[in-house]
Amino acid sequence: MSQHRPGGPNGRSGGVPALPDLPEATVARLPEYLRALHAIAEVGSDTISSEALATAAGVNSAKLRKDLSHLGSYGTRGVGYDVALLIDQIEFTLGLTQRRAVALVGVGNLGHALAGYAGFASRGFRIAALFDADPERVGEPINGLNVLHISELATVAAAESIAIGVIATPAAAAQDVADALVTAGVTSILNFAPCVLSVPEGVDVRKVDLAIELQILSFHEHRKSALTALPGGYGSPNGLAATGTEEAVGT
Amino acid sequence: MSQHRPGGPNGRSGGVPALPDLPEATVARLPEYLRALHAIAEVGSDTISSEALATAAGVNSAKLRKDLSHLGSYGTRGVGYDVALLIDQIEFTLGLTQRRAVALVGVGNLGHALAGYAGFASRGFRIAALFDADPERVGEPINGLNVLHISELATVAAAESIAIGVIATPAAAAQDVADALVTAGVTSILNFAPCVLSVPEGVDVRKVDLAIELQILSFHEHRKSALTALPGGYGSPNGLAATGTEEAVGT
DNA sequence: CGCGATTTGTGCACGAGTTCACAAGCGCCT
DNA sequence: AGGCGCTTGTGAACTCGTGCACAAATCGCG
Repeated sequence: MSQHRPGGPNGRSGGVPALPDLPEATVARLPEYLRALHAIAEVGSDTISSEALATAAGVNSAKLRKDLSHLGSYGTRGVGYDVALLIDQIEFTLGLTQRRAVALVGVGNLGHALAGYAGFASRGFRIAALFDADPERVGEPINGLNVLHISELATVAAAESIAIGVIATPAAAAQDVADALVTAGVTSILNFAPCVLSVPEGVDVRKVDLAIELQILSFHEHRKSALTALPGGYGSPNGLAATGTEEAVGT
Repeated sequence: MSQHRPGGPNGRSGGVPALPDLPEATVARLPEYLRALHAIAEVGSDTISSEALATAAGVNSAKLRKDLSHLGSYGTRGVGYDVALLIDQIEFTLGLTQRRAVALVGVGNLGHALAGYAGFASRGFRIAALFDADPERVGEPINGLNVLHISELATVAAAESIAIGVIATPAAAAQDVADALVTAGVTSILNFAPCVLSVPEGVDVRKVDLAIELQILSFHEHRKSALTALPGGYGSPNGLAATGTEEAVGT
């Protein structure tokens, strides 16, 4: 998706830690592997096979091995992967060796929940500041943090060196907030508002739309009932649901 | 991802409404198009070009046209798409002509917010029941609905004909809840718990992991700072950030 | 010390998804 | 009526991701 080999097929020469140019699909799965590894480490295993880790992460083992091979060779043939080493390696790759500060904008229904979500803290993030445009909400303490007015965003972001912002405002306000975040130096945005954001090049945006997820499920429901509800109906002649392999939709 | 052509390249014969066997990637984008269309309809336009709709939905126009072409030919060359017609068509495809009942399990931090999320209601869903395992919480009214104990899941799900379940419990409880949902007849699950669910064939699962989204952003942050912070550093020899094309991560 | 059991890392083929580029179709204007 | 400009729908090339299957590597044991 961005930075590129200048000339050759892989333009490194000195190559020390050597940013390995991971496929985006792999990057999206690394956090899942990391979570599975932490769970395994807690149980106490020192090493784990690709097969076992793959099951724990909900993928097949070939994919997992290929993903991990992009990070380098951290497994031992005949044995498996060293759990602790692999955790370190993935955390380094994801940039989780430092605890990253996050700004959360919009302390409404959803924002309130996000501010209290323990999963952020336990997985490498620190919610460093809460913002809202509503003066009524400014000053309100949430989870040990006072809500600030959005006008303070730039100053606070600089002081706390915040590079990641989360938008949990209504859709109508989201673009303005995004602009403010970018101005404040934020270069990664997680957007929960149901709308498309336009940001300058160099800023990454990921979108999570809760209703969309349900709508996708709805599609599959619709499809299922069309297939089963009509006994000798149209569609596929045989009543067998005929999957054979895995079910479950990918993320 | 599942049901399949028995023999021929496209095993229809009678083909009445003719389930068109959409690519999964297309399905995932349809809700976004739908949202954009509703916004456009509100402004008052009767028709819209693929170019304009694509911009509103954050994709390029070729992709949008190909996606829509899978539903059938609902555009007029030289003019564009009829907004109202297209809305109907996408809503039908997604199975949103009926308002779908959803069960929400886990009324903690996040579940509470989801129960009050207006976006569900406005986009075709009705939260029909709230469940929790904690007796303390049972009876608590949230948004006009009383929290029920999870043991009542089966009865209520049947009575309300609930086919979609949302899991917003801690990870430790999620698998048990999923099993209970499946037993209660639920065939689509939206999982907010950070863990892999195993479900029988025929049940769809989609996962939303808030921390994972941040971790993916963290990766890109890490990459960015490695490229810019080190002037003539290690890694790639030339300091040029060299993007050139689009930025912004896909969902 | 060598052999077999085990598991990683990867070359290759395949399939899904994306993008380009253009022919076909439609409305409008003259 | 005819031509022109605009926009859709789609064939074809291409990129990206996946999965199989196997060679290479390591450990343990006789």
